[in-house]
Amino acid sequence: MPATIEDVAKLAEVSTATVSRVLNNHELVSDEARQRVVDAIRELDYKVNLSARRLRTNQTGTIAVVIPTIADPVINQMIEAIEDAAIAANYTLLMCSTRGDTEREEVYTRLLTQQTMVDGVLYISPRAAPEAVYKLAQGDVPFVLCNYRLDKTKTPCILFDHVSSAYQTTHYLLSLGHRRIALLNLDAPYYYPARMRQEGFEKAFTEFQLIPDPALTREIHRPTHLNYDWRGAINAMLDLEVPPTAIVAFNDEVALQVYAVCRERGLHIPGDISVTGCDDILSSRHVDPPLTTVRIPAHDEGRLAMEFLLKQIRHERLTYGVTLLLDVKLVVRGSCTAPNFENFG
Amino acid sequence: MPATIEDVAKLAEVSTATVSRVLNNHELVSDEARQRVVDAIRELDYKVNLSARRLRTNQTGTIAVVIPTIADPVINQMIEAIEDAAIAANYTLLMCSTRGDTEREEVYTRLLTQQTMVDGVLYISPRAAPEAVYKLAQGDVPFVLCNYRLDKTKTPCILFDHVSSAYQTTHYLLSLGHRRIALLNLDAPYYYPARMRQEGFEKAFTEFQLIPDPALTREIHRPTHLNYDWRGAINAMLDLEVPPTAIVAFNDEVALQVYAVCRERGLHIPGDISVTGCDDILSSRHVDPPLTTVRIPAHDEGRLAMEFLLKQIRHERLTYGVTLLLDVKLVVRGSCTAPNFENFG
DNA sequence: TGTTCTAATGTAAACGATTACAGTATAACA
DNA sequence: TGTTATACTGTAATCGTTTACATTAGAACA
Repeated sequence: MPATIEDVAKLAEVSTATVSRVLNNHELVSDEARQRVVDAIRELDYKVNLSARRLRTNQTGTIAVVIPTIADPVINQMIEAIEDAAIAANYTLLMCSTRGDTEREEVYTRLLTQQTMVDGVLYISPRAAPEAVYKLAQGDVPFVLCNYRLDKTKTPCILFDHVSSAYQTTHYLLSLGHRRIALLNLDAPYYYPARMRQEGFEKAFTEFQLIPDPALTREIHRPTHLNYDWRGAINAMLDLEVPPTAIVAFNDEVALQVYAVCRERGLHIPGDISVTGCDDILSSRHVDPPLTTVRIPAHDEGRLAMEFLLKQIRHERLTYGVTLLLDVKLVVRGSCTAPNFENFG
Repeated sequence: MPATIEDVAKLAEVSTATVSRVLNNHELVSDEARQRVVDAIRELDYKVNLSARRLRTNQTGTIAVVIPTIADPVINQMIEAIEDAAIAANYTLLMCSTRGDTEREEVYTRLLTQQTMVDGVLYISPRAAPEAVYKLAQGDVPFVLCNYRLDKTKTPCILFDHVSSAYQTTHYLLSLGHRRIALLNLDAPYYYPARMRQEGFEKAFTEFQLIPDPALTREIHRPTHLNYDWRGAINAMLDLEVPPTAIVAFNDEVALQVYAVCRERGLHIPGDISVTGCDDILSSRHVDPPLTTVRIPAHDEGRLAMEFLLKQIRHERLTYGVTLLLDVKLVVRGSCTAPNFENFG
């Protein structure tokens, strides 16, 4: 049987109250008593029983992070920032990855709404908000939503400005002289950032007083857990009678798939076709040619999300009901150039 | 104030014991009473208070997963398997990523050894076992170690057989006729699987009654959190007076860096130089040429680690003190061919 | 009718901390 | 010397469950 606070109290010849005061760094303990307690703790190898403390204080020191998948560089970055912030604030992280599975979402929602499971929930969900999100947002556990917007509620939301990301890449390509620009997107109604990208894409065209060719916008529908058929979409695009001279890819990984398909078809980037990505993952710098992409502040998003959550937990309500849009920045590298009109119609 | 079991008991006109029995699916409750309790729970939106339950039962339903980093495909796969197993067994996951930071290791060790923080710890540590590992292994929290071996203790360990992985790739290259084969490895004394690879590499040479040229073995030393200078090592290798005709890369990501460097230098794979990887990550299939690599059962390792841990938690001591070596399998694709002696001396 | 058995339920004691409140000793001061 | 303030310490209630044990009611049986 491990030692309890009572054992420590006995050995140190003080009351449990004094031991507790030492444990929690309260002021009013004499140096002499404190020393005896510290010695007794070491002697008995006493460890506080967290369940008892939690029951008494009604706090868990734990925060849940709900993510769609762990195998994603942007989410990885966010989690790193979240963990840093958690450690700094003396919190611990409960990991819940749903992998787009409704059943798992339900399981986790049920768990997280139990009393004293966690002090707060950080939900990263670029997908259309599932039931689970609404349930949690309305529950009494502090809650912050990332990568999705929940209007008409007081739920704090943080998003990357993907209207801007698509706008910037598209605008850049239009400036280079491209007109037949393809957009490789995810299912917009289903996937929130995809909707934003669509909007940014169109906005850039509008600014040039142009209208994008609908045949050049391709959406991948309701994928199950990262198994998208991008290659099919890319090939279909290049098979068009008048193929695009540039492709705005959903993100860097998709852009790299464009690279692969182009290589197979003997197309040269950027000579034959220009490509842009999004996210600025590590390898986008090292591919040939280096990928022109958009840098998103994943680390900041994680940090800020945690900040929001902690404020809620501490009842500093200042930031409540906020939607925060994070700036993104075009990174020009070598995957785009002016269109070569000899190649294509 | 949220409802307690007592509120439910009152509303259902039964005792708290009966409510508890319903909550925990005990047999001896009449259908009639059960129904009243269920109704009362719904009526009051009652949620069990986990801290109280944990205090009483002395169980947390939580398992800690300690990892060096979250941004690694193999670890991602393992975690997915671990989470699946955890959900199936009604456990929840506490995430602790150390990122090779000793201070963080200490923080987490201190946290995890507190009473009723977690029911068990799953430690994934390919690095030389830090103090933290020993402390936890000897503590009284059930413990399983992955990717490292702890001899002379009863700690269950699970590892990929990287002696075999290096052996298989090297043997394959030797069979193709290569003799100047380079090994791009991590710091062996420091990084356990690197030691195993070294051994497998040499074993293959021995079998061919050959001795590897020490100039062709390159170790990257004590990296801080994934910031390895592989490109430097690769270039140094290719700058040798008599460069290698084949490279056994530490893993697929390193192999892909070899691809990049070779492309820059105008070297053709496999014509000018053969390359092998390890881990069989997703993109190794889609690069050009497809990478010859070794498939490791990351998913199985995660599942088994969890199995070991649960057995310990349930005091089924059968598997205690086991070291498990998981088989790996060479996957031949297009990145290797017989050496071209016209190119190199 | 009395006895025994069984199923269902209730009573109350834990589990191990925190903390409001009460108490005590000493110092300071008049 | 008595009063009061100060600094420390202790007592005991409390958090919300689970569960060993006691109790009750009814059925079965002699």
